[in-house]
Amino acid sequence: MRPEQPARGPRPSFSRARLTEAAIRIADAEGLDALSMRRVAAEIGSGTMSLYRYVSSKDDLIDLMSDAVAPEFFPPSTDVTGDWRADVRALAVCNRQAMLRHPWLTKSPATRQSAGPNRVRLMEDSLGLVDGLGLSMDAMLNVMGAIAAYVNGFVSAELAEAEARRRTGMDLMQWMASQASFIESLLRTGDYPLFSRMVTEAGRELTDPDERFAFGLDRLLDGIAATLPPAP
Amino acid sequence: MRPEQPARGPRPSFSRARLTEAAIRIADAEGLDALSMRRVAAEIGSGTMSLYRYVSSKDDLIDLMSDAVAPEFFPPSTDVTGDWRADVRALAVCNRQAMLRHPWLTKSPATRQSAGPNRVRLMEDSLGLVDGLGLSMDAMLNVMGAIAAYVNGFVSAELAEAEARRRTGMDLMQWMASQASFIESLLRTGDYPLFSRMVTEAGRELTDPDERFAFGLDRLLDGIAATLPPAP
DNA sequence: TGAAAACTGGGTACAGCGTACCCTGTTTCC
DNA sequence: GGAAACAGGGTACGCTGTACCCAGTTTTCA
Repeated sequence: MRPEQPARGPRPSFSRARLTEAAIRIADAEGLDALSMRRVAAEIGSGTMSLYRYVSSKDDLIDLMSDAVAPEFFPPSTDVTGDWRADVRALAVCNRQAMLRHPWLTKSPATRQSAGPNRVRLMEDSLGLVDGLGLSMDAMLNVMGAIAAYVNGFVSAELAEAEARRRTGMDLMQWMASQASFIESLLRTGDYPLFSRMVTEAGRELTDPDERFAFGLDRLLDGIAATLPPAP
Repeated sequence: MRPEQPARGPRPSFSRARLTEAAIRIADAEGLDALSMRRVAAEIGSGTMSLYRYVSSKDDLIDLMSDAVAPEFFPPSTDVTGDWRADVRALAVCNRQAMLRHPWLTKSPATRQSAGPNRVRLMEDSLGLVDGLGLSMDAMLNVMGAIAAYVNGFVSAELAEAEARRRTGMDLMQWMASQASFIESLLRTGDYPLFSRMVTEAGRELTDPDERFAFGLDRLLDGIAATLPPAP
């Protein structure tokens, strides 16, 4: 499976890229659980084991998938203004949207971060947004790492809720209603005043995921901005 | 599998709690991939299918596991001072440590958040840390949600790196050295100045995970504190 | 005091998974 | 033309979750 272009022998019928594309299509539409080698083979019309001429393992395939979608994580150049805060914010928003488009990314087996060239490019461009602010490289990595951690954590929770909704066919409120007797028995004990308030009061404001995402992101940016060395 | 105490028939040989405990032990030590129903059955010395008298599915078991470790997520009462900022910070630190103790939590299949009684208790107590600050319930949920997102995202990245290190047997620097020829070919293009700086400069300061965690956490707390209504 | 009901543990079996291994056919080089 | 290097793909193995069934045990009721 090794070389991209074999020196001898028949021309390969497929390509790593085509295989990766098919795998992404399946994972996007049906989730990572539905992604199997047999399924990918069926999708591109090859034998199952033939895939191993192109990738060395399923994990390798997932690495390729991750790298393939990496370009979606950087906002279009028209959105990059040169103002670090606006740009980092746009990056975070763009990252969230890309992760929502490819929910399997949050559950993909942990591999080394900067696996492929696209990810290196993404890291380069992302770091570029906070370059020239008088930060050391470690400080820059800390800033971008904190942003990435928040975005990742938020989207993971968002996707977990979406998946639960899909699986049970109920949204949070419907699910709570179905658990009413259990919840009410808790409330009657009087030991859960805040949980009780949550059940009755939550959802009056800021229920839009976009706004909830923005809240934490802007607080984090506020905090980062306050520690930045003064602009020259 | 339904009732905890059967009305008729023989006394159950095990208990849901014992089963859950065994499963947690396996998952802590060998990861979620090593957790199979057959493995759990072998651990407690029962037949595989007997487990289904106690849990309705493997996902159900994982739900029980999550709920069982929930108490570890709240700091001991001696650490709760009444100062919201110190307390939320202690909660975040405690959450991180608990997640590091149980790495499978970050990959456990997405189920409804507040599944069991321990998780409800945790939510109640966590919300209690930001009660009385003049925040609406939705604002409180936003604050705690942002903190949880950051902690979750940070620990996920931390565990992913740890797992990659364990799998390849190399830490980040060793791995980079092994990829040296690829990396150097990138650097020679001159298109990756910041990535290049990262390779040469990173790690001079703040490489301690605890400090990196604290950096983002404190920035987030800074930002949140700034939006809080003035204390009475 | 049986008989029936409700439960227990556990074995068998099935569909699906990743992938090691092997065979056959095609292309290219010497 | 022979050999080497490759292509595609079939078979098979050990693993997974779990549906289903059966035999044994305890309790309840006539």
